[in-house]
Order: sequence, then C-alpha cells, then structure tokens
Amino acid sequence: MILQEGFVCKHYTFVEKGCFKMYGIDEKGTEHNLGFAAENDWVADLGSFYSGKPSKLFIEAIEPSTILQIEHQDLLYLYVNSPKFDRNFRVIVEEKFIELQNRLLQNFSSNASQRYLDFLAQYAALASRLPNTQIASYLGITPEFLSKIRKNISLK
Amino acid sequence: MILQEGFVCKHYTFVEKGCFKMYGIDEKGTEHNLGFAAENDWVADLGSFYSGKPSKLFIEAIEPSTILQIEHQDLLYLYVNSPKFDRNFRVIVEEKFIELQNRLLQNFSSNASQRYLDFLAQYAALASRLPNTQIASYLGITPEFLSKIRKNISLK
DNA sequence: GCTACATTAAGACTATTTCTTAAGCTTGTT
DNA sequence: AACAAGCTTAAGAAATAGTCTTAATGTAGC
Repeated sequence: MILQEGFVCKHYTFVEKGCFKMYGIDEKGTEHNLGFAAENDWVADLGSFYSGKPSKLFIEAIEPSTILQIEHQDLLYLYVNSPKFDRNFRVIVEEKFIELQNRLLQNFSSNASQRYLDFLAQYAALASRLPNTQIASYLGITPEFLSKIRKNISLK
Repeated sequence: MILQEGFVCKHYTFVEKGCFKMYGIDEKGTEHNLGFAAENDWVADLGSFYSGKPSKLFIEAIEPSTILQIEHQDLLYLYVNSPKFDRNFRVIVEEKFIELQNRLLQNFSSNASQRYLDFLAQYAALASRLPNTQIASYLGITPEFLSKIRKNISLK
C-alpha cells in the first residue's frame, strides 16, 4: 500500500515490476478502481501530489512489485533544472488523460457488458493478470454480475 | 463547430470568450458531453491532435465565442524551442486530468442526483449559463429526468 | 408575434444491476 | 497434505434508477 485515504501523496511512483490498483471507497464501503499501473507505468494521485492536500484515494499492490519513487520536491527540482522532465511528464500525463477520456466516453455510452468488452480489447494483457473482483470494481459492478456477463458473452 | 467526428483535431483552442462543449455521439444518436470549456480554458481532442488520427468527438460553441488557435506543428515548434511551453502545457493537462479523475470517481460512487449536486458545487458559474439539456448530457441522463431531480431537490 | 426550443410534469414501464445463498474451485500457507 | 481464504460460477428474486411518452407551459430570438 503506497497511498492511503487521508494521507498526502508524497511520491510519483514508477512501477518496475508488478501491478498496482488506484481506487476510492464510497460511503457504502465499496471500492471503485480508477485504474491499474503495471510494468513501466507511473502512478500517483496527482491532485494530492501537487496540492499537498490529503488524498481520497488508495494505491495498493495487487502483485508482488518493485517500484521507484520520486518525491515532490525532487521532481520540482528536476522540472526547474532540466526542461526534459517537463517534456516527459507532460507526455505521460497527456497519455493518461486521453485514456481517461476514452473511458469516460465508454462509460456513458454503454452497459456493463459492452464496457467489459471494451476493457478486454484495450487492456488484454492486464485482463488475464487481474482477478475478476478487481475488474468488476473497475467496471463499477459486483463480481457476481461480472460472472453473469462472462457467461452471457460465452453463450453468443 | 471547431471539430467534427471523422476529422483530425488540428488545433489546440484557447477560449477567449464564450463557451464550448466537447461531446461524442453513441450508436443510438445520443450526445454525451465530456466537458465544457469557457473563458481562459483550453480545449482539444488530445488523442486526435497528437496522433493525427480522426477524432470520435465534436467540439461546438454553445454561445457566441471568440477563440485563439494553435496548430499542431506550431505547438511542436514551441515545445522544441522554448521549454516554458512544455511546462505550461504540462500543468494545463495535469489540471484537466485531475478534474477528469474526480469526475470518474463521482460517476461511480453516486446516482444522478448526487452527480448533479456535485456538478453544481464545482461548476456553479457554468451551471447558470448552460441549458438543462447540456447539463443532462453531461450527467448522462435525459433532460426530463434532470427536471425530476431538480424538483426533488427543491422539495427537500 | 411566430417559431423553435427549453422546461416541467407525471405516470407507466423496463432493463440493468444488486442481493442472497450456495457450491465448487484455486492458490498459497503451515 | 490439509486447510483456510478468497475467487468464480450459479440462479432466482427484488429493487430502483432512469427511460419513454405525452403534453402543457415558458422563454428567447428573429
């Protein structure tokens, strides 16, 4: 667990090996996965990281993992002293932004079954690593219902 | 209309005055607003803008507006020749990413009524400018249902 | 003053999803 | 090897959020 609700996100984390989930917990106690970060991906609650305010999110390993972390002030130092870092982190966030926007659009336009198929198409490699409970939490449904969806799809 | 589905997003657009909506249209023909951009905000379909692939989105004025636009190649030129632009556009996207992530979390954790209240709280200035149809499209519901929600809220 | 569109209304309807219970299956741990 | 814990499938009942439909009223530009 590299970030807990109520704490400030102090690090931008690079995943060298393994896999993490970033999620929030609603009033009912249900987890909602915002996304996953596997090999060569970056993860952080940017809102908390840059503002210094307590996070509403959790970031937690779902596999044995090794990571590299950079602290806020050190990253700022890099930004100021070497423009390359602005460039690289701009590109990283842009890619994540595009991903998130696509996801939001999918969420609007379709039911859980279609969203599951979209997820499979886009994150095939991840899908086979993740337990269904995590995928269900990503899709915003119960694991039982995901099981029904899978059955339905296989019947077609 | 500064971007249509099927066309490449050629410009990063700065809104000087007025207001734009960015939306997709699903198989049923329903519009889904991804977001709005008003004064001093930037808007573009970044996926299409950077990849050069046709967009799936529309960007359209909902008020008489004046804008400034920069083309892809010109922005690249600025990136290469002046590190400040990497910095500034990194910050712009980071802010938008944080916004989008908050929205996704809200979408998961709550029903349309709560999402409407969240929208009002966060975009009070926008809410009074936008017709209900546009807000409904942002929330992912029908205008009729938004009307019910408003009634319900006012009854409390 | 027209026309077009936005808003409110309200009731019937429905589809998606949750809930519940349960059994079988994996996987890792002692 | 055996056990525990959690994952997966199953299946039916139940809930509910949101749509559809129709319609009357309001509003704003032309």
